[in-house]
Amino acid sequence: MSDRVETKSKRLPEGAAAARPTLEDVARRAEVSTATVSRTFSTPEKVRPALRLKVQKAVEALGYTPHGAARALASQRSHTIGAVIPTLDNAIFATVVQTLQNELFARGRTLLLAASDYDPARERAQIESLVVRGVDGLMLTGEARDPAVYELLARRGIRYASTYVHPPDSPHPTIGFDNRAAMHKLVAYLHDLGHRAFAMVAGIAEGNDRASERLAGVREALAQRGLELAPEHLTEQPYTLAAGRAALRRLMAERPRPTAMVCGNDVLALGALLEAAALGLKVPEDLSITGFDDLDLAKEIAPGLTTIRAPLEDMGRLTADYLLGSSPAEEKVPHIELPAELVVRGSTGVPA
Amino acid sequence: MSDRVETKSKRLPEGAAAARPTLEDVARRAEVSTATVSRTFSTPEKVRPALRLKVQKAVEALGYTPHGAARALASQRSHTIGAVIPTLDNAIFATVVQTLQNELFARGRTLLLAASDYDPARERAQIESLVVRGVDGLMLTGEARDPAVYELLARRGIRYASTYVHPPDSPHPTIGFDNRAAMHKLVAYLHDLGHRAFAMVAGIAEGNDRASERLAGVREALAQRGLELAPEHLTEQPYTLAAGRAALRRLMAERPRPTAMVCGNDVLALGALLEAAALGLKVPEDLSITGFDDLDLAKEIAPGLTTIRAPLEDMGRLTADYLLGSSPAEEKVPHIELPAELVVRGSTGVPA
DNA sequence: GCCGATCTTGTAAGCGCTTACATTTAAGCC
DNA sequence: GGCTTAAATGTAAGCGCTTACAAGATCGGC
Repeated sequence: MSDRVETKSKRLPEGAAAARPTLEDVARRAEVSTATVSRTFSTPEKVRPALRLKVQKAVEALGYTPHGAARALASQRSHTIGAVIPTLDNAIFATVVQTLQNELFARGRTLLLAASDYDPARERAQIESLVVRGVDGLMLTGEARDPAVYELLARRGIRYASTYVHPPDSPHPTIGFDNRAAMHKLVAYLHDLGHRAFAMVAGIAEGNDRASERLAGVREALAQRGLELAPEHLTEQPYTLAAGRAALRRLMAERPRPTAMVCGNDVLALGALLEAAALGLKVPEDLSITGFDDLDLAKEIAPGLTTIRAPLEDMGRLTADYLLGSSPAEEKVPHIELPAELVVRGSTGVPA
Repeated sequence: MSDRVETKSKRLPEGAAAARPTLEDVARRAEVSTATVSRTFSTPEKVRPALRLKVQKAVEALGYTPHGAARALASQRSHTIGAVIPTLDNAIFATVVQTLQNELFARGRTLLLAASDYDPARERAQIESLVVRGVDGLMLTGEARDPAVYELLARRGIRYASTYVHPPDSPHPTIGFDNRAAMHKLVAYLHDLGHRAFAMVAGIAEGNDRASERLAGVREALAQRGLELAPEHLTEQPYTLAAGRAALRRLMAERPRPTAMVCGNDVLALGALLEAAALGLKVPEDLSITGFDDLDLAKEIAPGLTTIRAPLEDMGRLTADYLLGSSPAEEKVPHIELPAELVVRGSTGVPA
């Protein structure tokens, strides 16, 4: 009683992966042309309600789902956006990517996500892979990368945005905040409190312009005040709790001790805070500690962590807007600066 | 001097998005057929070295990159694997996804990642979207979901695996650990220490079989020992620090007070630990607290958090292996159980 | 040096969809 | 009602690649 519904090259009565129905099957069943079925999906308002209904019925009866690759090939658009971030294991990327994804999803796009683990070579390979997959747009983290990558993107006409940064005069579209200025502000605040002996635990700068900008911000602010970072008071560390702990321990062995420890991000700062507690050091009396990112934990831990907060959701949203935007040809390259605000909590105070 | 290299429909001398080169352009330039070029990519050993070289030169000269959608359409394989996880904002998913991605990448596959934010409807929509995109395989989190989803997957012949769980006799392929048994073990350990008054802060169980299994494990272990969870000692909370804090505060207002607080995951437990410190409660003397997941912080915080650790990297690796595996037709549905071990630290002890 | 087996390469038919263009149908207007 | 004009469908040509299959080249073995 259902033997002649399908007209194509199938006979498998039931089981064994019955060939998936195609647009043509739907068209045949609904007694319309494939063009009409296609339009029912992409521009329903151009199809009379009566036909539209027939098509929808056929779609359901057959359990039809479109074939993304075929669609992408024919329309030359994949409805897919790529994003490459350094790591999944950090809430500040999670927040942005989650927002981005929600925005994309709401507009029928799919997110292809890759994590480079802070490795420039891997990042490049992943970008290339995403390009081959035909992403319509690409969210990048930071701006520092091989020019060849940007050439590829230009050649293929793929729209992209560098996020988490706001470099002064970049030729690339950027949506982010000024890491250097934020750190500058933080150091100014510490200086105002009376701190003169600074130490910094920076992130690994190679291929990470956020990390290097943050360090530059510290240096800049200190220089303006006639101070500088002693070599023994500067260290580059991966963003881990353990590195933060170790850095604090090492620093506390120095004489004279710094009174303020500026960390490249909250994870390092949290590690430092934990180690300080373990060592019986009083924060902020003995040492002020600062972070960057304002993770959830920053406000929950005792003492609360003084840090920098950027509007991550906005960044995700604006990136989605830009990447999906229609902007005719030669629109200006955007450089959207988002505010990064100083959040003062208990981990900083007047030096003893 | 470079005017007649291209033979197709292009003339734009330089700028303006010169149409990207196709396989055919490469073939023409290398003076071979498109088939040969295609083979040079997919089965180089079938092409004589001399030709292979010519092709490679042409590829470079033209800056050719393959067109993923066309390839997927012609070959009926997308070389793409999808993964749907509840949230990006949790290291336990980050670890698995990162491992999975590395494995896939090494084998030329791309990962499409979606986060459902613990919303079953959204999860379903995302799975469907990934299916439309033509993923060759799918990593799912947990097993609880609308049967229609599994039907779709079966109809389309897409291989999938439910991870983070190990249900007794599931019809689905699973790669994970036994949440219930792990919690059971934890409670047994607490009982052995002398605890009799238990409280639990579970995760939100709806659509989350990991959370409900963990709760079931607690109940099961208690029942075996003639105990049970008083209704006022059980609460379901989202996985946030704030919820953990609030739960502890509420619990400590109860009389009699529980002596052991079992949390659905480490985030809740960390929140509880923080609040205990804020309240001046001594852990573990006044209260033992346990988590689940063994986040980095669990061993760094003071006191260290007693928790459960699962081999996440293995899970990612095995999932990649399975999803990419060749398994001829009716191979047995795998049910891989990974060990989840109890990690005892300072947050648990003999009750006062 | 000839013949069949074995390798290489080329030819060309799709993969499932979108969309310009042609054609048909409905809608207005006097 | 007969005309023009606009709206709704259908026709069919690709999108860029893979891959049966056919054809040509190569190589031993005798």
